[in-house]
Amino acid sequence: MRDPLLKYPGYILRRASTAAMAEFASRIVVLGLRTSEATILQIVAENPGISQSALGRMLDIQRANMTPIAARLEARGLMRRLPSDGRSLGLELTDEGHLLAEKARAIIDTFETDLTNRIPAEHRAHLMPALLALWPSADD
Amino acid sequence: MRDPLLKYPGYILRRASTAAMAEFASRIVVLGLRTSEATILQIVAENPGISQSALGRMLDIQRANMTPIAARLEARGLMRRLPSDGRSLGLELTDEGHLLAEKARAIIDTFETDLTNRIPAEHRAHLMPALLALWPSADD
DNA sequence: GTCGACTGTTATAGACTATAACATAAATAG
DNA sequence: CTATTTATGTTATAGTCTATAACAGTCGAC
Repeated sequence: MRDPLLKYPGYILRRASTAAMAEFASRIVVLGLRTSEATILQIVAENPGISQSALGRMLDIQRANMTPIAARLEARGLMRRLPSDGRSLGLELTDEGHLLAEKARAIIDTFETDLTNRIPAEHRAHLMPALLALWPSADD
Repeated sequence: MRDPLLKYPGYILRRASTAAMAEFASRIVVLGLRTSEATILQIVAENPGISQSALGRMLDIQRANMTPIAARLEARGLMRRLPSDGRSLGLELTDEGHLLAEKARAIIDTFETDLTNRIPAEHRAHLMPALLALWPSADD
């Protein structure tokens, strides 16, 4: 019962991430939110008026997959989609959306604190820069 | 266009992991393998006779989801499923399975090396122990 | 003003996960 | 030994997330 992949950082990254994501999903679901929805609420709260496309680019969610997510959040009364451009939709949270975003943020904060506390102190400061180096995001 | 979650390790973990997984998937697909299949070939190669259930427990794949995966690998002639127990199926690779597992291993090795090289040297040694602390696996 | 690029949408397919129910076999308790 | 509990593999099903193609409408560059 030996796992020959345990020495590989990419494999451990995948296993650790799926475990952490599952734990977070089980915490955020009490607000009736999925992980992606909770993330979107945070980003739209911080960037009112952002377009669906721009939001999708930030989160690596394609336009085609963004549509039903945004429509669902709007249908729940959490978000408005205002034509800004003729073709673009500017997103902004409703009052109810802001309220739920704050509750979600509290859950995120607690989760992230719990996560950080599990990391041995001597490694803690290294995790973020190491992961950022693996994530070819805004900087490419 | 600001991402208020960028300071959270759990969020970065998720983003980095999905990006890395997508890259790996695109590399391993040239062998006609999915990520989970490549992993299974490695584990069965190292643990001949392991049961489907035990394999699933190692990989956090449920019995019900293991069945079609194992059946597919068997149908491709990569793996045998031999009744060991009356209820259990012992897994082992065919010759062709071993060959493909070796090719997959080469891709894994290259991928993991590439990944490691992206991490700034001063953080490199810290990633693995930090991730292992986040992954409540065999040790719980 | 035309052409190419961008936005949002619909439809569809694939991969992965989660749950329940079932038949069978093994292990345990008494 | 028998009866109950546990384990294994299977089927069926649903939900989530992702990926691609095609379309209509709009914007920008030239």
